[in-house]
Amino acid sequence: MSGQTMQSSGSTPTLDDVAKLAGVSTATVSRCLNSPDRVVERTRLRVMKAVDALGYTPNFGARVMAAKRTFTIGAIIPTMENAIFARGLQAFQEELHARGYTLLVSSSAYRPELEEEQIRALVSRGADGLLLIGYERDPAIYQYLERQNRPVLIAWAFSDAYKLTSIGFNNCASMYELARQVIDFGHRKISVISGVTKGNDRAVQRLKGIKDAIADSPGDPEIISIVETPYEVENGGDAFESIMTAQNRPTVVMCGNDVLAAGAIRRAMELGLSVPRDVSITGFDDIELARIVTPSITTVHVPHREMGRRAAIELVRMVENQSEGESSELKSSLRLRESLGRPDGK
Amino acid sequence: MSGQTMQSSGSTPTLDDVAKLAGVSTATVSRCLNSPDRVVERTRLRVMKAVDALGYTPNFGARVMAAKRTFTIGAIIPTMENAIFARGLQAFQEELHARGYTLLVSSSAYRPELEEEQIRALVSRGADGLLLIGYERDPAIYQYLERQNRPVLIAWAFSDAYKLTSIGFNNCASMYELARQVIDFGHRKISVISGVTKGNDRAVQRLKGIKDAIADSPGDPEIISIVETPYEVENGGDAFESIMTAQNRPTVVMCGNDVLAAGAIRRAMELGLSVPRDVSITGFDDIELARIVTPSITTVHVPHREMGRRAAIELVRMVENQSEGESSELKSSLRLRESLGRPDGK
DNA sequence: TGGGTTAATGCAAGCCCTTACATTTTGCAA
DNA sequence: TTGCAAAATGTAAGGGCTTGCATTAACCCA
Repeated sequence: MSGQTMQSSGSTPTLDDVAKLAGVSTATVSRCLNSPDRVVERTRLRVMKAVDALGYTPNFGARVMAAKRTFTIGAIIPTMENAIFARGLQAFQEELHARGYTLLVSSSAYRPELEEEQIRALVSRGADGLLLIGYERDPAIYQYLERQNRPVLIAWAFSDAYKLTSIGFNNCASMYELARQVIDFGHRKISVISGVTKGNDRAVQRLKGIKDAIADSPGDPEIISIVETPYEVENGGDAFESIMTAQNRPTVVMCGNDVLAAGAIRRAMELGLSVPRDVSITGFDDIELARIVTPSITTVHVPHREMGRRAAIELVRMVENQSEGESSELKSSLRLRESLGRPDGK
Repeated sequence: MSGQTMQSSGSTPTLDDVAKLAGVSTATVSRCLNSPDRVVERTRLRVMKAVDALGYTPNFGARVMAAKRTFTIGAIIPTMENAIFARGLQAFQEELHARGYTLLVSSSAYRPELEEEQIRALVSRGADGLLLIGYERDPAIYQYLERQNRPVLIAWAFSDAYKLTSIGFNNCASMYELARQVIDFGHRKISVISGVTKGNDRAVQRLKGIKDAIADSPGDPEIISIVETPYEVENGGDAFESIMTAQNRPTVVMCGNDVLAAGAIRRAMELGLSVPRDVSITGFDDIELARIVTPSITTVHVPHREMGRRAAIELVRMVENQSEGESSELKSSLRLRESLGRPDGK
């Protein structure tokens, strides 16, 4: 038996089988599949017929090995359990799919060390590029990715303070705008339920936005309390309760996101407090939930789908060396709904 | 230059580099990594030191090709945009991770033809096994998977009518139980907002559960209307409105899931209807939303996490040929909350 | 019709692991 | 010590695809 490849029978067809059936070389078959314009129409048709006849599907491992690319993009999000990232990620996925890439998602549960582990796992699985949420993480990780030559795109945040490529919005400025609105409504005593700020630049920026707005506003508004807690409905409720049972009550509770706000609203009802008559509540993100709960939540709308789409487009460009990485900032906007009113009744 | 492999310099290290540095063969290095017990301790230590020194990571493509396995499990869920599958999938992922597998997720948007495409994509990407939601799909797909020798596990449903391996719950029986409860509360005029039943056995079964319960109950309860609509909040609201503006009004609206129920509740408020005083509303799934909205939703609790975990365990066993596929049925349970009351006031 | 250019196709060298089988080393009983 | 079985390690053969380069076919203009 010489070095010839045998006609494989019974098992899954290979490029070779297709080539033989179509009467061309394997190179041509490969080209038909990957760069059809480098092959003459008549040949392509013949090859495709053979592909169909055999039900041929390229072997992923072999392709990865030969092409030195996996056509896989990894994404690590803090959580899959609530809807914060769902919409954006869905758009990200759709756009990747359209470009022939597959998305690999894992979640870090907002824990930096877990995120690091996931990053390494995705890299060793051959992710051609990575989508990460927010900037703040151990510089060693960025170095590692640099050395491994894996492009990274940051989403859900945008800041000039980092030289990383990112597609997102300015958390600080967005929250600033909302806080100005709140103050304009007449609120002077403000409490804040923030997400955990440690290792989370977005939470930090949102908090900063509120503080900046207060510093910039006339009428001496003040923050009378800040509670920091993980982004979970129940925590939002607990924080709200502790704030409202304290001596000095605020007229508005600004929450770090809609999930916390929803928890606060629910708890308000259970405590017999009317929102916004007795106290106003605001959120951030504008997830679907914000429109469902009663009262609906005044919040900052983030263009999730747009962000996901653009992130996919740019990351693929980076992976394919068509771009060095071009950041872009998206605009958020306010959504005034029922949960924000004027202090002291209407 | 002979057939020798050159010391690769500058680029990512390979097995060969590690082998050379440790003074062993590539086979030994491979064994250290994959079956450490087949190697003597002293060697293993030496090899691991070399691995660390070089920062070696196995090349995924090559490994896949040589091992003929990808250690990847694919899952196709109808939607990522709401929380219905999030919790279960998260648990599924965690459990897979613990077993050295990676999860590849895509969503079909409840469209069978898209699901089929996704299945093929996952298979060609080398998914060792697949998790699918519900039973109903073109038999050709099952044949295809059979031929490709990829184990499949069905989740979120359980029925004796199919011989497929599944880990889930009986949608019909679960909804039956809820409907009995509703009837016990005194309701006789029932409307239903069902998910789209075409190609969705779970929606079919839930609807059947209600019908069966009505047939089995004394007091002549009846279904006065059924609206079928995709599982989206807005649709739930629209359906609810059409039901409540009709001549013959129900005293309870049973929804196919919590998302529809939440939409119905929100719309009720907008229409000035009090729930449950004017009309009761029920859901299904017990997603987080069910406890957040006001009034909170009476629903069927599904053990999502448990289902995800068990599915991962069993599917891995199937992939590794330790099991032919063993189904198991999980029990759901009722969650009586505020949205269900007695007809005519209290 | 011939010569030159370009487009289309073929050839064959990797890509980097895993694993069956061959070989060497080790451990232990006699 | 010797001999033998078992354990440890080495050898080398793929595995299926992509792609640089070589070759052949097609085309065009003079």
